[in-house]
Amino acid sequence: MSRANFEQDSFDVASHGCGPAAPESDFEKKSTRKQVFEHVRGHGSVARSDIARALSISPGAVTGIAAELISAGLIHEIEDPKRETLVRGRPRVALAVVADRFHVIGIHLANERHSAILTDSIGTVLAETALNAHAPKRPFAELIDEIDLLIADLLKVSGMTMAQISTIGVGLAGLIDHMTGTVSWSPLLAEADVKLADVISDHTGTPVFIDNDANIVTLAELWFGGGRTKSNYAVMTVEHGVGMGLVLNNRLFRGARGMGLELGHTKVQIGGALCRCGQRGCLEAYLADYALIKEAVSALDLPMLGTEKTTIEQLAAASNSGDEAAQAIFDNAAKYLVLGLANIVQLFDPDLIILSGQRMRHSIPKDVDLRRKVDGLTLNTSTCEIVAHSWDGLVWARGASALALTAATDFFTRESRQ
Amino acid sequence: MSRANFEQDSFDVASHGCGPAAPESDFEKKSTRKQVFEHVRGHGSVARSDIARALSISPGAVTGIAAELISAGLIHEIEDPKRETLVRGRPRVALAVVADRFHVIGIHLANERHSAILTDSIGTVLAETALNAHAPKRPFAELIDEIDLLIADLLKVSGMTMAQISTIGVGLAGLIDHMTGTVSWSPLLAEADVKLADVISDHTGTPVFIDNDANIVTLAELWFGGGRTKSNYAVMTVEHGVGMGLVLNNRLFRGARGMGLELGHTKVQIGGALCRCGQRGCLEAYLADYALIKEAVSALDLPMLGTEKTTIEQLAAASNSGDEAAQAIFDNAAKYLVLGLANIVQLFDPDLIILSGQRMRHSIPKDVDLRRKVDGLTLNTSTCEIVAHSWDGLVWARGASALALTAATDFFTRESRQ
DNA sequence: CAAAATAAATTTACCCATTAAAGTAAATAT
DNA sequence: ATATTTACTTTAATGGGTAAATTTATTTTG
Repeated sequence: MSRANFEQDSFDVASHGCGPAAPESDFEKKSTRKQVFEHVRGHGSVARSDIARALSISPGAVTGIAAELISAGLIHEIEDPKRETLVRGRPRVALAVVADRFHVIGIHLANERHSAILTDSIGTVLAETALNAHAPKRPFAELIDEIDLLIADLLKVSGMTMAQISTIGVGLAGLIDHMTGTVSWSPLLAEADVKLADVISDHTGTPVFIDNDANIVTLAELWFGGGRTKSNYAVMTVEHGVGMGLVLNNRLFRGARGMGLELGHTKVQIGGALCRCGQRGCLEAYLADYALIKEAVSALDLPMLGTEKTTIEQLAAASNSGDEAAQAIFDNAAKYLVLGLANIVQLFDPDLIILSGQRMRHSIPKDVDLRRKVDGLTLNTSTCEIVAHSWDGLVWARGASALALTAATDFFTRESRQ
Repeated sequence: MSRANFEQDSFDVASHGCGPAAPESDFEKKSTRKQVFEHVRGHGSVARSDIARALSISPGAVTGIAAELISAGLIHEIEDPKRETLVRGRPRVALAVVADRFHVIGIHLANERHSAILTDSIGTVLAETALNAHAPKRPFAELIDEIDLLIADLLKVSGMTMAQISTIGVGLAGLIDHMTGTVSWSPLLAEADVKLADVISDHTGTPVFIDNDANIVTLAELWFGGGRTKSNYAVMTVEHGVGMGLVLNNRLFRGARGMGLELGHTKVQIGGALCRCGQRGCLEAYLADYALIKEAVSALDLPMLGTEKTTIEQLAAASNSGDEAAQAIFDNAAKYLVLGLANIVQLFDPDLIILSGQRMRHSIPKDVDLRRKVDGLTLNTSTCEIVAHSWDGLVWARGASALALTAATDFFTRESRQ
């Protein structure tokens, strides 16, 4: 333990310098070309003059870059739908991303049901599929077989070939290192430390990018949902487990070393309830579906027949029809939901928290009530909006496709330069 | 194969686009000039060729930029202390920051004792001073008087005038918005929402930058301490309250909107102990000095005579000499310390956590034990180093001076360009 | 000791993304 | 028809950089 007083620590500034010794890293200064492409994609259709204004670059530069992107087949001129004929001057020419320039696949692997979509360059879903999964833990070879089935179905429905797919995005629960494409641990996999991205990539011959399920929900919000217009927001997911995702400055934040944001396993009670991770007092152990079911099974004698999802629905139904035990279970979970939200506010101070998960549909307090309760547990002066968003089952695949689209965009906007 | 109600959420991608709608912001792409200056400062003395290699820019560029910085009086050539005469070739010419190019003042305002230092451009302390403070809450006009005394003393000792001071950095406890220079709330101030930076700046005629005490300790580590060589680390402070600071990518992270990282007020127990913030279950209420003293006063009949600091020292002495009640108090606090550390690891996944605070000197478990206990509460595969660092009382002023140095650097490296 | 080797720093010519400003195009208003 | 307005394009200039030749200062070698 470095127990030292200041004198010892105050090294010779003159010879060793002061201030951060490591450079602030290469913030991969995004090329203007990529900025233009992303602006067009982010707005559907925009005129060159708008791009120049929005990105603070000269109209001349936009002309040049647009020409490059057009010749690379990435964007094209379209009839401007927003055309106002009451305005004089040369009419604006809208630019839009070429929808079928490339295609990607997004896959979500889950305990009970996998899902996958195939989209074009602008995110239009061309095919979707799903596959019931039962094995709780399987060797990765089996998971590859399941992925094969999903991909084969998508290709069949869309009439495409694997060669036409530029990238694949995969989301799954567990401890995932997005940068290295490694699954350190997952409830789906029998093995630990599987280089899943490489494995799938070698198998399919297409670049593969993986991330955990909380991050892909967050990406889904960033690309297609309510997060598109917010710069800083958090997503809290309550499903089988409890997860969170964070967007800072319009960019997914993955923690310092890519393994952070494990909200579900932050401790909210010393020596508290036992979590499936083996530790005690995790937020998840009070809030996640599996925790509620555990309580329900013992308190209500609910038969554990159906899937987790249907059991939760049964419990919600019981609660709504006045069952006090069921209500108590949900009430308690709601307390911990508020606690989780409050901790997110205290630590990250986002503009917005998006609550995601099937359960958000029926069993949480009303929005306004939730906000009031969270305010009662935080001392922030800035206010944070809280909304619940219950997507359908495709969110996950949607988010995974965003992962793939990001990578494909990187590739093609680099590619198009000579 | 399910075609669910995705349609609801899937807006018309073709007309509204997909992907983040807001641009990823101007990552104030740091000018090469500033990068060079900061590299020189961060390394004490470096040759031009080293700068070129370190920053991946051409030697020619370094020559030009160095010439500009030299003519602006910011850096100069010095006799290279690292000169190896056994190497042939033209000898390297070391560059170093000109120590007396500008001067800054760093001030820490605290409950019991203010402190302040005056440093030169390379952070050498030219004068230090302190002032006992007693009023728990005072109107800001009184605080200005106290600041005046501190500054007057620094100027007298160093023989400088206010006109020679480029910037002033101020750190104090409370909810501080660094960007706007506003103190939303502070235990030192009677008023809320004081634009303290502006007030002091108007009063002194010098630009003033403020931040909360956890952030300035973190800056002290980044500029002068163990954080200099780490890119991602957290600092947890346990003093009167509990705070934390976070450095991501060699840069102080202040939360999405500048008010986050309130670790002390994250909830760790529903309906738990009452915190001074008025809410229940805050980490602080189990771990901070004031919380321990509250327990000590009722359990040990400790007379609450001296300062908080001396009371804690009495308690530690009692614990060390076998007093079971005192030991129980520290043991319980240690549990919550571990919990706080575990939650930091789960959420931020830093390389390193630096524990800061007087108490770290005597009353926490040994390092190795602490690490083991934190590991027992986290599921991360990556390991996070944990060290305790008990600076002397100047840390705070040191960190405040780093705040001032950052601002002065910004100013002068911009200034120097024609 | 002169010449060769080596390394640091500088100079030079060039590159390239971008801008400013002039020029062109296509519409509406008068 | 002509003026006006706005969108887009073209052009020359610029500024921040690079690559490579050159100069400088030193050590090693014959």
